[in-house]
Amino acid sequence: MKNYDHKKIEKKWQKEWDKNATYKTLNPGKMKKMYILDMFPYPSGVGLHVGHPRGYIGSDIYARMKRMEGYNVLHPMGYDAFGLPAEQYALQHKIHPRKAVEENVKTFENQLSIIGLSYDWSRKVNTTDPKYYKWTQWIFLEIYNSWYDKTKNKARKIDELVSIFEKSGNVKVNAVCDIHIEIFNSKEWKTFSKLEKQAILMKYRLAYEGHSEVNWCPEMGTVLANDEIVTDAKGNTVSERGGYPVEKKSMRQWFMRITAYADRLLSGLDTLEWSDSIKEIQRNWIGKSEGSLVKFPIKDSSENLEVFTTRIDTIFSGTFLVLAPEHIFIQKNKNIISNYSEVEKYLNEVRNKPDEERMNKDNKTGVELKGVKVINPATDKEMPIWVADFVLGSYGTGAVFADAHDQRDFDMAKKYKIPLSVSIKTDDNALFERVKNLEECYEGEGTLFNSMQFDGLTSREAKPKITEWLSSKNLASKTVKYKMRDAIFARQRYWGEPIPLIHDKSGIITDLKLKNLPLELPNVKSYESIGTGESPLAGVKSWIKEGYETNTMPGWAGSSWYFLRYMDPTNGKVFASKKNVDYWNKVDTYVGGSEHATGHLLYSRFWNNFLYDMGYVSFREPFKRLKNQGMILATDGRKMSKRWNNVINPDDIVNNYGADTLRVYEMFMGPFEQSLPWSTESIIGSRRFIDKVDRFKHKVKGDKSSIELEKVLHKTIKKVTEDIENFALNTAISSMMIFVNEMEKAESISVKDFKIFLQILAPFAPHITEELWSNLGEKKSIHKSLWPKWDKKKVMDDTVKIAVQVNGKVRTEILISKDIEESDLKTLVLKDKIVMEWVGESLIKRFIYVKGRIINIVV
RNA sequence: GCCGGAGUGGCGGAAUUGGUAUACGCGCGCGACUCAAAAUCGCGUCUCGCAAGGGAUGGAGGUUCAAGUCCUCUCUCCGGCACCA
Repeated sequence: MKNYDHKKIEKKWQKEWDKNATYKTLNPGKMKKMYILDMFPYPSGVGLHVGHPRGYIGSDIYARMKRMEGYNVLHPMGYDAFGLPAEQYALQHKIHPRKAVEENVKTFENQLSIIGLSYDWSRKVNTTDPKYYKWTQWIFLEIYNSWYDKTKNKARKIDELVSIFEKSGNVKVNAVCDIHIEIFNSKEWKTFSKLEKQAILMKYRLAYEGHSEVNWCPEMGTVLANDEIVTDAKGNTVSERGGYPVEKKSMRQWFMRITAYADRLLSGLDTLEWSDSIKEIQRNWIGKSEGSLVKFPIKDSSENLEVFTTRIDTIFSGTFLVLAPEHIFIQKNKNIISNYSEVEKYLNEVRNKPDEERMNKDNKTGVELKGVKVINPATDKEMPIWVADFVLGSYGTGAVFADAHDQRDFDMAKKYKIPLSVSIKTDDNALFERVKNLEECYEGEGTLFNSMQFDGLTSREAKPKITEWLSSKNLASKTVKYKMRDAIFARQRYWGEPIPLIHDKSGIITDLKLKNLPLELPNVKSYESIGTGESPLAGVKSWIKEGYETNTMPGWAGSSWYFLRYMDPTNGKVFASKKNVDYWNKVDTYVGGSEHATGHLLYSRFWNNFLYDMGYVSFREPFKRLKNQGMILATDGRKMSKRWNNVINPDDIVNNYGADTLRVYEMFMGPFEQSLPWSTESIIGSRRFIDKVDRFKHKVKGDKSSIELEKVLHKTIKKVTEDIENFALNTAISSMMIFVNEMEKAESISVKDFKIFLQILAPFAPHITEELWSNLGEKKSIHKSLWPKWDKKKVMDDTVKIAVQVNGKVRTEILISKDIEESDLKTLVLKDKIVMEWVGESLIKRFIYVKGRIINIVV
């Protein structure tokens, strides 16, 4: 490590940049803007490994180039610090979580500061700062005080819904919540009590109170997150710490009605420059399926059981109906079901079954509901009703009709010997049904169904026709279902944003007003949840006295809008001023890990779409382009982890090789989006590259480089500029390495050209380039200089060397003028000895010339 | 099971999107410099073959004048979802 002294140089310039506020973002003005954002980190106690800064370095290089190209660049950094890990760290170290966050932020900033990242630190945000979470709480209240109007396809204020109720009742309201809507008119509405009105509105609010099952550990007296529970050797779910049994418990929660935005979250994806894989993950998560809602009339009753299906074409073979254990039909018809005690016993069994067993696909269980039947609307056949836990209460209508084509139905039928049938169409166009025995059905499955025809259409093609036919009898309708569920927006924990709502003794909920925000987290003696499973806030007397909500917000609350706060981080009046929001607009390039595909990246899109509906932001989608950096794995190919003892610390690399080397190496390793193992051996190549550049300072003289070198330089400018734009940073570096190799061969290099080279290298290696730049007499920072442009003439070659193939095999190379006519070229090529040796006496069948690329002679 | 992505030298990878496969870097070998080493520089480095040539981008087919790139089948690895009707 002789050559240049990276420690001295890097420290010197980092101080200088700090002093001169080199990377300060300007306020909205005439300059064109560019918003380049990193996903802000969760500052954990363990510190960074070498993989963490990879994304930051990539976005930093991009931001540095954009700044030199004359953009006003917003490139900030901050901290997402509420949530479980900080709370647990605090518990372990017996300090206040706020203190823990402070410590961890300090560690984090020390590690980041030595890498030479060009953030404007004056815009730093921290989600746990009351000045910040004041606005997280405000957004929550905006969402709480809104409902989704399906006809207008946007969110509206809840007051507008109330006035609709007051004028005309809920008849015309088309809201997301389309099940269990009470019918009332405006007169009735006025007679409802406050509490009744609240209950109705709760069904419309975009943030609403409800109940859900949580992992409850009686021994610890606390609710556990999914990653805090494990399965023990006996297959029981237990707490990760202590191994105590964990059971399901229904708890009061807050929810976000993200499902209202399902369609927009889906269609919005088409407008985004994101990787196909992330878009696909989100599409799958939203899980849109188009199908039909079919009514199965209950025998000897005027009521129906509704079933959702995407395969209405199989209805002719539907021979039994299966309900989810949660289905209200069962409770409602207790008295009619003749074997209710048996059914009840089954329902209890299911409730206590661990998830894992319930998810066991090979062991379907169920019970028939005796004494009730439904009628198949397509065949008018009677069908028995079963209850089975493989049917999910939370999807579709919680009921399915079963037939031979579905593996699950088939397994069920086989186990309980329920007759199955198939329907085929006969020549005289009548539907013909035949009950087959199970074995026969199994054998015939596939072939029979594939050959089934409806009016000359295949089974699947006939779906719309069948729905149409049944809907003419008012027995079916087209419908769309989503797999995505509403998001739980509550944690029974201390370390999160308080939910700014007040419950009075009669159960009326009121929201805090902006002037009373932030509702600050009170100090508590213990951060463990109190024995009831409620959050520690439920044990704070002053808190309870005021009637404040005891749940806190989940970790994703603060991170769902932070990109807006950077635009105007200190504003005390609004979350960000309109002027700032309009100027900075959406994030142009967002860089972060792909692990947030179904979490943060979906929630942020949801909130931003909501804020758009309410007119607070002028753009629907928050992140235009997304780049996901790949992980850096340990040298052994595993994830870096304390557990494997394979962690490589960036501090050591910066210390031994310098920050510039770390930056160049991490980008040179391979494609930005790809996961790669760290190589302790290979990093030296990046250091050698920088050393070579440094040594050239003695070779720089005069004002003229050779024409050849100039050409390579301009090609390199073009390549590097385009590659940075596309985050192809590995090939940008390799092209600069090629240029350096060319410089070595050259006698000398002009001051002018060397400076240009330093400029294009500057985003990658900001310290050494600044040093050499200033050594050449420049007074202003290289990072404030104007990005070089390539000369089109110098990038083009007058003569090109192209390959000559005979029958697709390369036989020789030929030097030609780039503008040569094909006929002239042909004469030239056919004079070539080597070519003619291969062509020989044969007749030339074709002569193919791809301009500037290749010649292929087919004989 | 379903949905994505990927398989190229000893290693990380490149290939202007169908046009000279293996750029760039690491490693390794030989040489120069040196008393010696380190550092640095030069040459070499897919494979078989003395050569002329032949073969090779996980495997098998296909389309094309031309395939790492497109199509079909198949194997392996990684990621996501998972009883979603």
